Parts: sequence; structure tokens; C-alpha cells
Amino acid sequence: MKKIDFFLKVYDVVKKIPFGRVTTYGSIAQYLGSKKSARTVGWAMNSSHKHFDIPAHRVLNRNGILTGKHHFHGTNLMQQLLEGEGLIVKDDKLINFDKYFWDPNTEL
DNA sequence: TCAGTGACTGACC
DNA sequence: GGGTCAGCCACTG
Repeated sequence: MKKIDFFLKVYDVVKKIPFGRVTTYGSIAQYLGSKKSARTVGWAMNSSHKHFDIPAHRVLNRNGILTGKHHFHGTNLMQQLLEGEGLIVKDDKLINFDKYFWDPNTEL
């Protein structure tokens, strides 16, 4: 088990998120073993956009807020990507978040 | 090796 | 009910 396995798994989970669904940093962290590693998941996302094609816009915080939108190219790119999948974003937060929530712990 | 940092979360006031 | 604080894990300099 290498250390990098952690964020490789993060990428793997994120890539498995179905179209039009979203998940949270905490859920991914919990799926990887430690619920408290949510910050590390965020770090993995930060690295992901430079190395791989990861649908990071489908990963939000537990409130469904687009916390990482500033890390995308355009200021509204993250929101536009979500809207392109049929989701509704208002004030940097996903409407009906509970409805679209996809939990790797139960779905994977 | 040590200290700092972050796309988070839960608890507390 | 909303804002603040501290803990958490893995990387970087």
C-alpha cells in the first residue's frame, strides 16, 4: 500500500459518480476508511485537475455548496458543468442536493 | 525531520 | 439559527 493510493482511490471514486449525481468530500473520505480525511480529499481534488480529467464539479461539501469553484478555470465553470448535467445551482449551492446525492458507501 | 497548509466537518457559544 | 474554533489526514518546502 503506497501513500498515493489514497488519492488514486479518490480519483477512482469520483470517476464512478454517475452522470447527473453528486457526492461529498466526507462520504468519499468515509468510503476510503477515515471520515475525518475530508480535507485530504479536498487536497486530492486540488491535485486532480492538473494531472487527470476528474469530474471534480460533482464533489461538493456536505451542504451541497460549490466550495471549490475558484479552483476551476472560469468562475462559473463549475456551476455550468453541473447545470449541463441537469442540476440546478443557486448561490453556489446545489438545489435538491439530497435528491441528487450519491453515496459511494451504499452505491458502490 | 518539523512546521505550515488546505476544494472539510462536527461541536460549541 | 448562524458564526467561530479546533481536530483531522496527507503533501510541500
